[in-house]
Amino acid sequence: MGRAPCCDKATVKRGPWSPEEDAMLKAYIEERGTGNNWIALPHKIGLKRCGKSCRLRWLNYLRPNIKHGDFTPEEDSTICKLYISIGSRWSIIAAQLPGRTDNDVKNYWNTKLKKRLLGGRRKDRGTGTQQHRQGELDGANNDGEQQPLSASAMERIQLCMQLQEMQNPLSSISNPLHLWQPSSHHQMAATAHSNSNSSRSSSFDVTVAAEQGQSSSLNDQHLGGQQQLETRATADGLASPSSAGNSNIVTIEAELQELIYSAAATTTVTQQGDVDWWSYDQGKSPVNCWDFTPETSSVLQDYAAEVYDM
DNA sequence: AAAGTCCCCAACCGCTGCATT
DNA sequence: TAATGCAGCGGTTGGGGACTT
Repeated sequence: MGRAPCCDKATVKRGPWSPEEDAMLKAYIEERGTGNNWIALPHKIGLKRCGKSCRLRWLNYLRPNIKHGDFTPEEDSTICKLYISIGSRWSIIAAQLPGRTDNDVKNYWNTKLKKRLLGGRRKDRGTGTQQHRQGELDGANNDGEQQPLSASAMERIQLCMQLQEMQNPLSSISNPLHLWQPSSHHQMAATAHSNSNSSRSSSFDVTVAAEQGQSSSLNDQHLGGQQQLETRATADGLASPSSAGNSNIVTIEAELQELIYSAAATTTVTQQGDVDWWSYDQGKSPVNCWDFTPETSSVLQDYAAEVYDM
């Protein structure tokens, strides 16, 4: 039996909210709260709206202390760094930006920030068709031996390079990102803890480890150790090495993922709630997500040079 | 001034995880 | 344990304003 729809789509109103509807919803919630039941809320208020729509309207627009308008450079920096670290987990990213909603952050990233940072497009290198080239990049075969690099993973790799370049004072001169300085507030727990051992670090330490930590709390029974790490990394679009590949890109991917796995295996991040999102298990190696070791940096540089015009 | 195109963002859609029964 | 219902999340869409031709 399928799930019953949350509302009757034939009778609920859709589309933009009127000022009157906003006022009714705002007044009711401010006086009585949501009652932890969004589905029932519109009926109580007398709104012909779906409960989900009410919830979205309240959270993204009517809720107190919502910040509208331009994002600050500090907010830009935070979004960028967190996107590299954890990907498109907009609710977590937004939680680090007081007054911003996940929808806001998502829209801002997709429409402005991403274009500003990743504005350059991969060019057709002229050897073969673009489709062929894309197929090579994606590991496009049907034997299941190699997973494609997701758009998110590619973006994050490129952003890593941007930040790495930013960290290098010599190269940052020509980089418009040089105005971004790491913000002490937004370096999360990563910079609050110094590296406690000699494990390698890369942005992906936090990426994979964060995902491992979060999924650990949810799925400890299902997967464990390296198997889980590999599952998470592959699901995120980070390719497993292909035994059949001969191209440089495959070699670089293999090197990159080896770095990712070796670092992730020694690092854990756990999610502990709104105030302290990130804390590290004792005995593990916290890392700064933009603190690359020379070998990591070298591999990333090679990779980016291969894939992008960098 | 009109038509076409681009861009932004509010809102919707569908999925997932959790709580409850 | 399975079924159900809900909140929450990320991806996507489409209306409309801004910009270009």
